[in-house]
Amino acid sequence: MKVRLTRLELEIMQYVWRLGETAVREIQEAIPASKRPAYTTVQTILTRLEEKGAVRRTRKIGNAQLYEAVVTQKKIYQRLVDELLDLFGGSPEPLVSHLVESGKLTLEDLKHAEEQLKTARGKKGK
Amino acid sequence: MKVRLTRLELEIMQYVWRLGETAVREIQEAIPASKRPAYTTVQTILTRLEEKGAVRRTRKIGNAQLYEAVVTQKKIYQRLVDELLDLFGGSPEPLVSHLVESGKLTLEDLKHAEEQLKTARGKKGK
DNA sequence: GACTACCTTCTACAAATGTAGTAGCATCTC
DNA sequence: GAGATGCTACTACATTTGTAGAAGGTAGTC
Repeated sequence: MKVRLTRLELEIMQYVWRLGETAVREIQEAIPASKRPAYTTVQTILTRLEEKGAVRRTRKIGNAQLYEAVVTQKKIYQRLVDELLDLFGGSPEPLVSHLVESGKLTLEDLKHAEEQLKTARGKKGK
Repeated sequence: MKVRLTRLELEIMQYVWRLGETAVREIQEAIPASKRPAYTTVQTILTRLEEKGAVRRTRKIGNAQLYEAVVTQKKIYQRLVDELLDLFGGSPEPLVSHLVESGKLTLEDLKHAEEQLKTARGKKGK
């Protein structure tokens, strides 16, 4: 099931993932006041996320509806990375290169990745 | 100057970068038939790109207008990577981790990045 | 059981995006 | 210079996205 999320949807999903089973109000209040949208805005987005199959309703507490994530953060992130990768011609090299250039990738990060790669390779990839 | 490009705009920019000084027709024909939009669609996008300051008109050949990129691919890509990075909480670690998991990052890529990092560091960061 | 506070559902709407048709002008070709 | 060909400029329009108000239901509180 292909789930393409918009910026705002992604933003809301962050909270759903972080908060677990949660309600509109809870999400809305978790958003920093500076960028906090109206209650109904959050609700609209949640409804759209539900239509897209990204979240589902679980139960009701009082008259408040609770939601929880259906898609994993990992899956969504993977898709984002893949999309970006496509842009870069499918090769991760330019992507990594950009990371290095922006000074955000440290030697430690690389070492860590190397470890991970070796481990993963051990148990036969994908 | 902040240039935010949509998917289609980005797609078109790929061709502008690749083709250099180029015309609508040239871009349109360079797009694989399977996903080739109408001529006027490409034109509309180019106009929007011009409004956004991503491309500019250069000269005319016959009655055909030529365009060229104003923003560099590097700049745009950097922005994309930065945005993705923000999503990942600002740390590149999960991003790289995803790359490794998808099996797209090789040891060679890592070695290469390491080299680059060391070199870059030599001439003072940022 | 009447209020209050809070929720949901509906509806709305402007801006951005993808997509393209039409009309009319510029060129090229005889 | 008249017709064919191709390009631009303008206009159009359905969707998607961000944003939220209004109306009405539900539940805790005196």
